[in-house]
Amino acid sequence: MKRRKTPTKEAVLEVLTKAGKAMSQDAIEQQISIDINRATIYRVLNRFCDDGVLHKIVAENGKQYFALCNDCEEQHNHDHFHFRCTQCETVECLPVEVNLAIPKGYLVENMNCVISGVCKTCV
Amino acid sequence: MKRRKTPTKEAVLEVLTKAGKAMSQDAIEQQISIDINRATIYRVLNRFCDDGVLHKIVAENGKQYFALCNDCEEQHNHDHFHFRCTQCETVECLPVEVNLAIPKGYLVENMNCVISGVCKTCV
DNA sequence: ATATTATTGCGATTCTATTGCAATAATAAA
DNA sequence: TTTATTATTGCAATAGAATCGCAATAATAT
Ligand SMILES: [Mn+2]
Ligand SMILES: [Mn+2]
Ligand SMILES: [Zn+2]
Ligand SMILES: [Zn+2]
Repeated sequence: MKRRKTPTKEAVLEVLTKAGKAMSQDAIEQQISIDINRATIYRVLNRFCDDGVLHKIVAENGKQYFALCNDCEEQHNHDHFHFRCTQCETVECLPVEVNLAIPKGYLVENMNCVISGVCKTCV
Repeated sequence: MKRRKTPTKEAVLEVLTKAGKAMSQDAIEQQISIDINRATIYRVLNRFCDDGVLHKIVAENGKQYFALCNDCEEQHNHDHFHFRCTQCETVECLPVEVNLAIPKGYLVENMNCVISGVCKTCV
């Protein structure tokens, strides 16, 4: 199934690029001028994740946030921490790698590390 | 509001102690012989979290898991990683501390670090 | 034994995210 | 350009997790 170029995809990507941080579906929808269905946005976001364009972060509030990938063409590689500000509700990718000594016998597939608190701006 | 000793609280704590790992509400409910309402279990779990008896982990599936605290009497202190097995759906506390260099100006309140993959048993 | 109020059960509700299906539109083929 | 193919979308329904309001219950103090 080849991907097609659509206004929705362009709009979503533009919003995320300009924001420079991770965003939730509803935050993205608010930033798009044209009306796009919620389900469509979710589908676009999930497709981007499948294609290595975006990556998904699940915060402690159980919500999903989406952010641009840096070097994830073939395989996702997100061994970095994220920060969620409880004041401005912002989620950002921190330039800090996650490196831990995983106990023997465990097979790692994914990482979801979110630190929460008050961000630099809100402090 | 002083806490009272109830069968529900005892049952929940017993299940979590015997399991020796983190559990979700529905998993806990299944392990309790007597019938306890879902909302009640959630309230008991959240109260335990408030009291520093349990701590809550939110996995990438958006679900909440609860595990016994080790040394969290006055203040929660959960700077350790967790592992969620995608095969047996188990969530466990890893004896591996999270230590990262947080960028200047950020105020850390909580950590939620979950590694997912296949656990030692399922590999 | 009685009073106080923390705890519980139940149903309703909130919130996030996904899914089925028909309609639409992007792209390829003629 | 016209036609065919099928990825994408809109809409409403659905799923799933967790919380909330309120009356009833029961643990603890008096
Ligand atoms: Mn990231
Ligand atoms: Mn833990
Ligand atoms: Zn902030
Ligand atoms: Zn396992």
